[in-house]
Amino acid sequence: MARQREFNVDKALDAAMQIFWEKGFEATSLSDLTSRMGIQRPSMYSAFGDKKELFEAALRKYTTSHSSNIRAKLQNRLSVKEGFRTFFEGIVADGYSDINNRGCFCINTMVELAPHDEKFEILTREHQMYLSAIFHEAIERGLQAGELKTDINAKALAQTLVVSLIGLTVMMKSRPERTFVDHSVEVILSLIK
Amino acid sequence: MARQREFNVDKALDAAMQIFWEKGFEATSLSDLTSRMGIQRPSMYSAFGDKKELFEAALRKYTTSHSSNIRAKLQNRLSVKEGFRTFFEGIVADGYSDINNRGCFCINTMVELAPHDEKFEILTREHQMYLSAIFHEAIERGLQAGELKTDINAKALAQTLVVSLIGLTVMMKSRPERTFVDHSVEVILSLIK
DNA sequence: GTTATAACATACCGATCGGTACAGTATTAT
DNA sequence: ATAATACTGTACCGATCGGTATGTTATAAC
Repeated sequence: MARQREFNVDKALDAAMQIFWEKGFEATSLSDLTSRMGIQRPSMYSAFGDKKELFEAALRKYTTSHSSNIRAKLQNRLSVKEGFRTFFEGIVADGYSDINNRGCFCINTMVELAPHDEKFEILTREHQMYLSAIFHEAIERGLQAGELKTDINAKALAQTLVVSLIGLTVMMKSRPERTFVDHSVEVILSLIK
Repeated sequence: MARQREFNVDKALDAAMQIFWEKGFEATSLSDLTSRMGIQRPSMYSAFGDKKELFEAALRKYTTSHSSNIRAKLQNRLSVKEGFRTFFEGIVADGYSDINNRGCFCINTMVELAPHDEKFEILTREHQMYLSAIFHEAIERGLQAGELKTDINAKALAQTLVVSLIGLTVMMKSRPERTFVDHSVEVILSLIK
């Protein structure tokens, strides 16, 4: 009954996600957004609401995709241990290769917005809980297959791995020497036995 | 030969540190700063330079104080293990009690500025290296006193504890359930044996 | 007391911020 | 064809941004 949208909403949201991920909420301006999304302001406002709503939509898109990526990475391995090793070593490799050093969008948001906005406190917490559940699941799989025989409670181990993942991801932002993070990864992985 | 300063530079810097710590670099305005520092803009500019130089001075003040606090906390204990336990449990307790949830100023800066400003990449990295050295020192003390007999390389263990500390501090920003972090702390501390 | 100097307070700068009013245009139901 | 509707582009809004010019005031050297 009216004119149809000329841009692809999902592609525009993806572009917004990229720039918010790279620069954070405050440092990203509406001009940054509209130029990268390839649309005008009124289009952005009508499709997504204000800047914060757009940010939230971008973060939700990120966490959804991030979760399923991690689940896939841990499931595609025959060995659970090997899955975790490849995953953690990938975090380090990505940290050195990404010029923009974006890290994890959710972790960035946890630091920038969670303390000042309850919505993002909840959203980021729930994502970490979800990652913990994915890790827990992988560990249980290893236990039932007889690959793992840890004396540590599986759930506690999963939670510790989430904490370690956060620490490693944030540490990469300062581009530490390789040995530092390589050693850390080895010690963290040694928990999984 | 000229008029003397009416404000205390160190107190003003401390006030700047508090607000940068709480709100970050971008979200803190010059009006926020001058009102909290109790001085006018030209005084701020003449004493500290521009906003970023003030931020850097505030961060340096923080890291210096932070390092010596941590060293003191780890040294004031008879047992090295107990020192680490008290320290990590304190991080959790502080995370729940601090209404503003400021976390660690250096970690916040690592996330917000290190990827876009080499000066802060270096500054934050060096602080983490320094913390690692403090941890390493404590571990060596435990080893030489016969309290610790870890099979893990002492330096690697220290580095892992820094990564864990970062992860825990950031995790607290999302105010997770107590069991989550309590379990994590237990597993982390179990590395120190 | 005079003069040089630097900190003080006010008031302002251009630029940019997030957000929107409005006019023009394309699409669909009638 | 016409009317209703919703998207597009331009141009603008007041507010605030980081930063500074300027005139006044206090101090120290002489």
